[in-house]
Amino acid sequence: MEDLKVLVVDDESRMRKLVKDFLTKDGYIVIEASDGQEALDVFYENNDIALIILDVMMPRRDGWEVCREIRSTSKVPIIMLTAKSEERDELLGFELGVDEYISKPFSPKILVARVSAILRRTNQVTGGEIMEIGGIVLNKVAHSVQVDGKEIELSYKEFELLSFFIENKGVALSREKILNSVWNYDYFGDARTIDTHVKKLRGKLGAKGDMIKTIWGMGYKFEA
Amino acid sequence: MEDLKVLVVDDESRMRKLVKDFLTKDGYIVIEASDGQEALDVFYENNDIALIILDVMMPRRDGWEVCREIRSTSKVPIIMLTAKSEERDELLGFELGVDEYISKPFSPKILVARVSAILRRTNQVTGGEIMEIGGIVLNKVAHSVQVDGKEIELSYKEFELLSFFIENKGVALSREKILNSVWNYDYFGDARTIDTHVKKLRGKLGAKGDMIKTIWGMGYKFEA
DNA sequence: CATTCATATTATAATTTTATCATAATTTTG
DNA sequence: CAAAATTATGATAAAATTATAATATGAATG
Repeated sequence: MEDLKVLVVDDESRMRKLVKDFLTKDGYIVIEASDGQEALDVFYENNDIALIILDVMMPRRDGWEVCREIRSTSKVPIIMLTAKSEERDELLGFELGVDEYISKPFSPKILVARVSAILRRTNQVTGGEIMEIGGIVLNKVAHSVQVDGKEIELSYKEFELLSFFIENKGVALSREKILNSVWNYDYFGDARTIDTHVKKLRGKLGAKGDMIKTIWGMGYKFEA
Repeated sequence: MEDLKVLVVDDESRMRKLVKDFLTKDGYIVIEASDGQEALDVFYENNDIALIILDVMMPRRDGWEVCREIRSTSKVPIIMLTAKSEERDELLGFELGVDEYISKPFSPKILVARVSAILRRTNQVTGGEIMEIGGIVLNKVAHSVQVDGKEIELSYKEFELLSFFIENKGVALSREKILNSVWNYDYFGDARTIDTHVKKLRGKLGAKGDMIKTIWGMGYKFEA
């Protein structure tokens, strides 16, 4: 779970070494690439890169190109390094799905802090899986649920169901969809069983029970 | 579902207004607070703040304090605004769980871009199939409809009918066509039933109800 | 092996939606 | 303008769907 891999892409070996040293000290595993093409190759070879630090100016394929390419298949966090902080570039970056934007010269400490912050945020680090919405705190690892700070007891299925609802908050879910996700896809029982579970869940959630809305003729929806 | 609330906290009203204007233009709902204490109050009153923009220097309680306090109960994204980019501050910020760190003076465009980026990242945005026309926002994924920002309740058929109308805006639709699309093709009931649904739909749409025009001797047409 | 608990099933009650119909209002046409 | 055709409206009946409660099943536990 720890020992996350960070891919550092820069054509200057001095810069790669600098970043690598700091990240390694912080417990990350650093993989290097010296240009855009190599970056893509390395990224697709390893399927467990947790984050990419990408220099904009590079031979062969520049940072934007690499970013666009990767974004077409992956949501891996990307930090862009740029020489001068040009607003135009930065805006372009956000459109491309860059997560962070750091201009040179930067403090290595800041860089490491941002890397940690992003990984924490994207729940790649341990302990992560905690979801909160409207006073309901759901901890997937601990398999526990709190409502307004008070722990409530849910059965396995109830927990799964609530997780699914919260993960898909705001989305109208048909019974079929719910069955296929919360139950096994090969479950051929009665979809009415969902109703029963929803009822129990609503009951246990108390006043917050009506965050689970009924969508008539369609299914259910969880909403804050 | 859309219309995310952003809480802007700054003691300078000029700054709040600046940020508010830009965010509002981008479709966000902005709530203001002029100091740390007020920020906490507002945050706990509303349970659906999607993101907080926090100035560091403030009377009563400063940004760090507010951040720490909120982080003890919530994972809501926080963007910190600071006068000068001091590395020490920034590091402290990341430890406290700040998501983003922007130093003044900043470009409002960048600010908005970062807000969008964070919300996209934290999956607060729907992204899905949203249609908008003349103040009516129809979200197929959420199965919800808003009229001038206010949610209205539609039954299943009403929703289907409105979707069909909007998808075919500007097109004159015969009852037969409507029946075949919104109802099952094998429905052999009375076409007059459409009239009833149109009537109800118009009622629920309020003043915007007359976007559904009657085409005499032919059917209906939806028009902005 | 009995007990307990979670889950599934079933039946019934309650609710909501949808369709139908009669009548009123409106528009078109001659 | 009057008659005919069409649509709007409102009330009611029918149908569909969901909520609820009670019961059955089955797996886990001691």
